[in-house]
Amino acid sequence: MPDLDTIVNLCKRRGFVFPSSEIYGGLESCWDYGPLGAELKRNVKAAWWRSVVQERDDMVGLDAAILMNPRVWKASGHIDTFSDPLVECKKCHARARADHAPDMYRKALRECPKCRSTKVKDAVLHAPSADGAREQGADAKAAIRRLLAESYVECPKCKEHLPPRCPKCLDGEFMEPRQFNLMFKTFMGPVEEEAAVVYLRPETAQGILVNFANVLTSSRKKLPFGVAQIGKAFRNEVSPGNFTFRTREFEQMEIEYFVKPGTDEECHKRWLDDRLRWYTDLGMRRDNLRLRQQTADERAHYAKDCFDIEYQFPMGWSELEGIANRTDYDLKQHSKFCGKEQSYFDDETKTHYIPYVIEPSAGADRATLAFLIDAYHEEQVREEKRVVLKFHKALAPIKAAVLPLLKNRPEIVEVARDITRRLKRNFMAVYDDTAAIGKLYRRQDEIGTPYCVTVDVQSLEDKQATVRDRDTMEQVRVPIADIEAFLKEKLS
RNA sequence: GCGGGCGUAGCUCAAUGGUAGAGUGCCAGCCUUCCAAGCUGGCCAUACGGGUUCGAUUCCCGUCGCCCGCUCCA
Repeated sequence: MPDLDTIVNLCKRRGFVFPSSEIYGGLESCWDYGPLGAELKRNVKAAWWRSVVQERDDMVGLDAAILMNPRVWKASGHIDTFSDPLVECKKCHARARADHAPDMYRKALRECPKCRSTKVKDAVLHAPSADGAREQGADAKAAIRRLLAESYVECPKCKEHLPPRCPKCLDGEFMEPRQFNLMFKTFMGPVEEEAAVVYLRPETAQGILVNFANVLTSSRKKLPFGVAQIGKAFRNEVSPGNFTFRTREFEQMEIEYFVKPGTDEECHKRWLDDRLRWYTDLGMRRDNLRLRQQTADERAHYAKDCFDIEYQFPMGWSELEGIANRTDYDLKQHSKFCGKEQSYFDDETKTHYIPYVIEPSAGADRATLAFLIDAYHEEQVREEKRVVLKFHKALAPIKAAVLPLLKNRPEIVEVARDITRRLKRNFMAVYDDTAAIGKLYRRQDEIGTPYCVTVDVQSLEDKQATVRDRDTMEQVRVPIADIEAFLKEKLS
């Protein structure tokens, strides 16, 4: 596996990804897709759309606005709970989730600071209930403060009440907890009035959920059915990083799949299979993928069950896609907040009910990065290192390059340019004559072009050209008149 | 946001309180009959802003960005 720096260098050098606004020193966690990166990401998104919309009868697409009525985020819970209350140690400056800190302290404790008993692993944490903290908005902060003030670990031996301290140095007290709301705020209209505050959506999902009724009536779909959407989302992450893996502006590929309650668990399983297979069908190595069930405390409060599809990135196993069973939580919330029941009328049972929602939520940038890393290969060819991106044909930014073996022969150049023109009508193709043939091949290898077409002197006689395969480097002669059809066949 | 490290050409890396070098890449020309050939010429850099100094890429401060850790997620 290449290290991340190798990938970052290649991306910069060949025009896959550049640092955003680089001439001004860049902007933290923001990246621009260059000419090849734009093609690659487009292909990833197109493959996803094809798989989850075009080829299915039970799915339709949607493209909702990034800016939405702020009440959406009140209903979804994002305004109140999409935040991490953090505390920081006054001594060692370690930080921890405020609501996890007391228990982290209990687990980290080796001996009682009072009686020196080492049996503290049996210690019990006494804490006021924090259940209300997540749902009650403004009260959440007070609840956290109460949690930190009132909870204590009781030493099993001397019964001393130990107030929670820093789980890292086991000594420092905490600073005042701070709330980070992860939503980007902006202002609708030219005047920055509080009344005009709107948010950049932190997930595309709500755009689908609030359109449930619209899609239902206009598409005449029956349960079970789903809605797919690709779009930008924004989160003020505490710590972005690892190249395009965690950025504050990112693109999601999300599905909300509506099902009859009771059928949700089986449907959830089917989506796990379908989504995992999507990655492997596009050439991602199965060994670099795994499915991991989230533990109860990892899951969002509304989720009944959730799995992560993880990829083995250079920095470790990390999430590509989360597939959650969101139950009827969202549609119920919107029913409550908008005053209109977001329900479905079931013709068979003649009953109204609020559907359950299975949500496969993938990161377009993460998928693009994973496909790039997975495609990266270094090989030894004649004592030289060959760098080749073995992209699936559907993902390769450029499908074919046309190369004249000799550029000082106008007849050859003319034939090659003519082939290029014809290929461009069908897919991304390029012409290149700026180096010797060996270097031209290596260039195309490094950007993952599956086929090179080489025109030589003999081509003028026999009207054939050489088609060279990226992965095997094998060559076949193909009549020039057939090249368009030949490559279309190969690439389909 | 906190702690630590770092920032020299498109990329990889040298050097220096006093003219910033190499490899590679890229461009042009010559040459070249299939896997990073050769020759000639050319292009490109001390992240940004301020300070100290006769003089700063080097020393100091700030900003921005990157990397590692804490934390979090698509």
